Amino acid sequence: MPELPEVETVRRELQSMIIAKEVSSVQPVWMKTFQNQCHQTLRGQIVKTVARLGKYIVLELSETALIIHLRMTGQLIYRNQPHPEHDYIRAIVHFADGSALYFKDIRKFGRIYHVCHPEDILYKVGPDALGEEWSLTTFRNVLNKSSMNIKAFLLSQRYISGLGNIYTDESLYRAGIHPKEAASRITAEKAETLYEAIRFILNRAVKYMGSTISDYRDLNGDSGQNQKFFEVYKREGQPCRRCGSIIIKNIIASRSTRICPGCQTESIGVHAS
DNA sequence: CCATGTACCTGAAGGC
DNA sequence: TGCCTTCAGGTACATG
Repeated sequence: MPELPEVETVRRELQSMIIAKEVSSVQPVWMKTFQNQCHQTLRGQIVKTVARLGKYIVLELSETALIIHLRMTGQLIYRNQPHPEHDYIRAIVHFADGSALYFKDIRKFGRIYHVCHPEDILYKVGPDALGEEWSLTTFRNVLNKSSMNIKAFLLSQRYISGLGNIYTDESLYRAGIHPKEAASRITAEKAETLYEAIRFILNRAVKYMGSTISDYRDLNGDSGQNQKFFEVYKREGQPCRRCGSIIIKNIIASRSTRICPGCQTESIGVHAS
């Protein structure tokens, strides 16, 4: 569900609410949700920073770290008072002042990891798509070395982190690149177009506090507003606003993929199946 | 290494 | 109304 813009929206709100708070415990509700991979005690630790890498939220504590991934339907709810009214609560982070962070997650895919060092989880995650580390130069270098198709490449989280199914399709549309295009065949010029498209799409989505399809809500329970800018996502059967072609949907990289057949053409010799 | 399928889960939506 | 199938903002893992 949430991709980088939704996670960043949650991170910012979380930061304003739980920074410098003292953790008293984490209460597991659904056992798989909370994964304790560090034997040091959580009790008494202070929340130092609320950071993010790709779709991971990183709570750096005095000695250890809590790393949260919302996966498809995860949602965080912060309350000063205990509140039993919500269904689907899978874990609760309790603070010493009596407030708590509730992890709500209908599909139970989300996770909270307690680790001694953030790298224990994040070692396999590539540079953040809105971070300084991810430059056009590094993008071009890894693109040319990959033999994946560009959609799978952008979704992998290994080369760039934060893009999911929506923003990958929106970025490829904006750049005029077909999702089956081989990463290595993207020219230096096209790579720059794609780089700028990704930054533009993600920055705008952060500005509008993410996109809400059905489940996503921020910490206040509010929906995002970015969905009104979708050009291809969920627009199959409707005309492209740029060229008028009908947006199509098919499966690429095992995911539903929306394409404008007029704006996103495949290279010669590359075929959809 | 890469593409594809399956598993993990639940609920909403569409077809009949 | 009800039953059945398909699909969903993600990722890990197994199989060709």
